[in-house]
Amino acid sequence: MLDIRLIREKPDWVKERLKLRGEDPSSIDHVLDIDAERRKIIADVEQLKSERNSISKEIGVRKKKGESADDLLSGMKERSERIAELDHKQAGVDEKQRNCLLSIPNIPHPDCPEGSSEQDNPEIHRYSEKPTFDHELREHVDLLQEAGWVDFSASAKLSGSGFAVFKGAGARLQRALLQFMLDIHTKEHGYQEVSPPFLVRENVMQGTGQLPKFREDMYGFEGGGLFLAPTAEVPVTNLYRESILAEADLPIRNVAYTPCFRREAGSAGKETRGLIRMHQFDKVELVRIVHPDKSYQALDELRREAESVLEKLELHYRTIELCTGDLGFGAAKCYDIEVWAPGSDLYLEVSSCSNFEEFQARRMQLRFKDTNKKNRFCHTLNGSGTALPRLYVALVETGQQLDGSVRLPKALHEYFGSEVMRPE
RNA sequence: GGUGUGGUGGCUGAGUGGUCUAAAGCAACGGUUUGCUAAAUCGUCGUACCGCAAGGUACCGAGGGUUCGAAUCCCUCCCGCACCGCCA
Repeated sequence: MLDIRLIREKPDWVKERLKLRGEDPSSIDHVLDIDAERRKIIADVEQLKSERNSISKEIGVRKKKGESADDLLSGMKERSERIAELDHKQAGVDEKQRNCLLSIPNIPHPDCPEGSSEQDNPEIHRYSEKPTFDHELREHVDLLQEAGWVDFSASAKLSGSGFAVFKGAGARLQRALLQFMLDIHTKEHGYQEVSPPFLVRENVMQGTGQLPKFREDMYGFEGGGLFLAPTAEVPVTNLYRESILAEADLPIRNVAYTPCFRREAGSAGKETRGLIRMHQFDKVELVRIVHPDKSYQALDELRREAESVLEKLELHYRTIELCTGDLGFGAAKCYDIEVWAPGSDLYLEVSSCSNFEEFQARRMQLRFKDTNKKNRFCHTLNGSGTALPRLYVALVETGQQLDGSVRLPKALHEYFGSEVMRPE
């Protein structure tokens, strides 16, 4: 959420910056209209309240002395009714303004490359090279089904498309990867592991920016008012919502493994085959809550932490920086890490590392007390470290052998319990 | 799910319709003094919004209601705690 004072003071600059990400600037004019109306109401109602308070006080004083206060009572009822009316009106305008602000995206950081689509995202880093093979390559879907590691028809029977049933060594690899990644981040990168609820309240989804704008992408329960979190970012960042931290509490580093639930409506085709785009998938997520002066340094560290997972697994990847037009709703700056899947002939996004600056913190009222005892909003960041199914695809397609087995990188041998995955 | 009980500032905790502009204590911060691992003393000591400012307004779990006036009375809800029931 943007600061209404910033919009009030520099509306043209805000519109200019939002235009770079393809946002219609009329939303800014709209929120300014609401703001003007709101402030007019506040001025009026507070004047009336001030009068009411002082007259009431005088009535109290006179009654205590046993004097009559009838002259003061006249007109008071009317005044109170008028106050109630304006209070009601203000509540409506407040909500209107908040809803409007909640639907305006974050302002891109000045360093963000300008561009209108993913075509304009520059590559900023690349690790190793595409591996070469002396046999024909297969896509993970065929490979996994034939080996008996994943059963897509069973999952279709249970839940429809976009799900998977992992079996035998296929299930064990998944468990090994989760353990492997959590160990890296807790033991080498200093994160505290947390295991949060997967179902969260509506205001929690608002805090990190999924709601109100992306409701149709979420699974939710009308009755209970709870939503299935689409990423651990939601519960883990919101752990600190509505609090004022001490500056000494910063930075906070949390890592969580959770399943993630997304509707992913209307997508199909090569880029969604098999495990690539699912309604339910596992992910290890890194969340940082930091001092505003340190958030860009933290973003670089976070990106390197995510990249290190792929390097330990000996996988080729590239990292791109998102241009203004491709930036996520709440991000001020964002890097995507894409791992190479040779069988599918695709780079797959396995991590998106973002700095939200104050955007989420303002929505969830997450502040810290700085050295001058002033309450300031924290900066929040997150990135996957990493998403499981696509990593799984890259691993299996990279390690595939002619006989249908998969050779695993050294780092996984101990976690998986052997060097090679053999068909069931 | 049932019954009971409670929800007040960073913390403890008073406050039952009218200067509550929320007592007091603790903690914290600043000054003074004596001096040495501290004590005494004075002062400061919540958040947000509106306003150029002076200042004003709101907030005692949340939302409604009664009243000229609500931390205080009424209603609904949420949460904590204790016990009971059910259950992996």
